[in-house]
Amino acid sequence: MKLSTRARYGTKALLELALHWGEEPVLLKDISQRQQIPLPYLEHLIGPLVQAGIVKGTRGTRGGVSLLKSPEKVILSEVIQLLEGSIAPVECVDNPESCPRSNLCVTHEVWDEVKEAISKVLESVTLQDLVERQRKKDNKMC
Amino acid sequence: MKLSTRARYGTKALLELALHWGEEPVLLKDISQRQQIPLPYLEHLIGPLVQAGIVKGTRGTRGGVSLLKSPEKVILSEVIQLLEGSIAPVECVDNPESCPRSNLCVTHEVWDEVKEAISKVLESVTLQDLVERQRKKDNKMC
DNA sequence: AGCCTTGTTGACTGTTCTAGTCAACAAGGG
DNA sequence: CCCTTGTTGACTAGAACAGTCAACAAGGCT
Repeated sequence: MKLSTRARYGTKALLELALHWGEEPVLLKDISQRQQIPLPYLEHLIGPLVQAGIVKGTRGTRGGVSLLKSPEKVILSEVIQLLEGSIAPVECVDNPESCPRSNLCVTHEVWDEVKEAISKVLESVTLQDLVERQRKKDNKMC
Repeated sequence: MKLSTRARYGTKALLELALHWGEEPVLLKDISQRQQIPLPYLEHLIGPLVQAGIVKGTRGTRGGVSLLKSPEKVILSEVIQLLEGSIAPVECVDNPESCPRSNLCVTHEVWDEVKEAISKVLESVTLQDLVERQRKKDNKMC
């Protein structure tokens, strides 16, 4: 039941971008350093995010990566699903056909409830929420 | 975020035992067949359950495996944790020390909420609940 | 034009984890 | 004494994942 580092790194990277929303593009190198993500690994996480229209990359000098959608429009569940695949704890929650006994199987119901619980949390959090929490935390430390 | 087959097989096996609570021990072979679990694999799942005092094995002719605790006393979260390890979606939710930035890290909070949500579901379900759901389902089909 | 910077993409590798198997052993019944 | 059944440990095959390397594309600067 562990989240992959793809998902963790990905959210951290997006948070970093959200903190600079509206400003100049952020260098991958900087994200990599600030969030402790291996640069070549980070590069591969950006790809899917660009294709999903969440992020935009600009090349060349003064280039970098910036958020395309506004932070409050980026839901965490979307990000996770994008980087990690389905959120369902077992295969047959998504495709009941994959398990011929799924209609007889009671455990199935529980796994489905688990999925719903996870979804509910992740769907309630946007990048904007993370930014606000971050700012609040930073203030406390002053 | 997938549940391991250990956890899935384990719950199915325990459900099978709960259905025969108070009766003769159930053969591993039978569980294996009814729940589609490879016998030699199932054997390894029983070990931890015995040690945790949830299940008792009796050898020899007319032997088998039976539930030691009554079904309503066996909480699903306990089983999962036993077979799969911690339920936390990321390491640092359990040991914040493992991540030196955990006090700065906002994503941490979200993963913690996810964990809580999962726990809440799994802690609310006992083997007895599964048995009842199963019986209800079986009746509908008559 | 030519060079430098930065993102993009694909191929590749090492490691870890998981599912699953094989085989030896322990204990109880007939 | 043999047969049944659970118990345990060593082992293997395969997949998934994290991470690296290297070639390429595109835009800015002089």
